[in-house]
Amino acid sequence: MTSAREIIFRTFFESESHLSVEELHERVQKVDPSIAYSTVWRTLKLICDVGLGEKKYFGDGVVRYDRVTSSPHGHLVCRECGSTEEFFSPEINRLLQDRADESGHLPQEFRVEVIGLCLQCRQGKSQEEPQTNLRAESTAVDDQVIDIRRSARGGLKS
Amino acid sequence: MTSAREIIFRTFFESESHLSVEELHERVQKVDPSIAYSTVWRTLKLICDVGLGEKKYFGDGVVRYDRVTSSPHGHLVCRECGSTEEFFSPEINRLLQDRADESGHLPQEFRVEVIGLCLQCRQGKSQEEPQTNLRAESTAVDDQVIDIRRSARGGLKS
DNA sequence: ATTGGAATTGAAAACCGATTTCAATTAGAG
DNA sequence: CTCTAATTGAAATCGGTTTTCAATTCCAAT
Ligand SMILES: [Mn+2]
Ligand SMILES: [Mn+2]
Ligand SMILES: [Zn+2]
Ligand SMILES: [Zn+2]
Repeated sequence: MTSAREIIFRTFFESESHLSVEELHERVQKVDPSIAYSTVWRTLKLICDVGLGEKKYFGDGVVRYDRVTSSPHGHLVCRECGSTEEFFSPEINRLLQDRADESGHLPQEFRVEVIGLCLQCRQGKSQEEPQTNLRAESTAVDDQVIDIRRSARGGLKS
Repeated sequence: MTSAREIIFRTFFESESHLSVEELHERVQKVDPSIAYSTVWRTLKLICDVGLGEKKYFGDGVVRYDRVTSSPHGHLVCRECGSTEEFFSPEINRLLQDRADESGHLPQEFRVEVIGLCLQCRQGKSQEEPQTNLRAESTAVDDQVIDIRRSARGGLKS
């Protein structure tokens, strides 16, 4: 146990969750500016290896680390501002467990994320950003090929 | 509509889902070896932009692409062999929608993954790979710090 | 308190998939 | 057929992640 680890542990467990390596490194440096990014990365790996942390991929290209301080939970993630809200649903956990059992799958981790816009970020962009119909029925493949040809004409915006 | 796109579209929509850019590129090259990786990547982006595909992050560091041919669904992912099994649960979708509403969150995408070991991969490594207790209650932070100090002594194996 | 080997660290380089750049090619409207 | 805009292949770039390695620190045994 070194002083660097002491600081990194404390900072990690006392911060809100879902920090990236860089974000945690920033906070750690406020306590001891000499601590390197790679040490933070390695310590985070250690924390995960011993089962006290878990990598999270929210899809913004950055790995985030969640404390494993509580029962499995889901996240409401905002595409716009990156904020995350945690929620707990034993109901969902039970359904997932049951479904895994059904296939003989041994679950080690649940990932439940709702990606979209938080309440704040919805204000101002209500009309042009219509909600995906998440309960939609399937579409035939051939229709899709036709669709995409039509859509493609609009061009690829970078 | 170019011949490259024609081939990439067909190959994508006729393949099983969850292919990475590289995997799709391999298959596309069997039809026309002159098609470049970057074109496959761009076409996949196009497919997502028009709403017929969706990026997936199963946690192995590679982006995969899922067809949006059906209602939102979850995945049983195997850490060992990388296989994925899809499952549909209107029940879970409804719970997620309700939870999002509760926070004023506008959902655009649901991600529901169960990461673990598939039936095949469980054979042979049953004892040493104990199931995480996914219904566990929370642990106090101070206990964890003690825990990790003890665990850390074992060393970081990498 | 000293010491010697093992573990850890900081800095920098390597890695690697994702994304962009750009000159050449191709599609397709007129 | 001609012209222009869109698309392409190849290569470069980007940015976060992971590894490397010499120097430093830890700590258990003297
Ligand atoms: Mn969380
Ligand atoms: Mn799928
Ligand atoms: Zn937001
Ligand atoms: Zn497997």
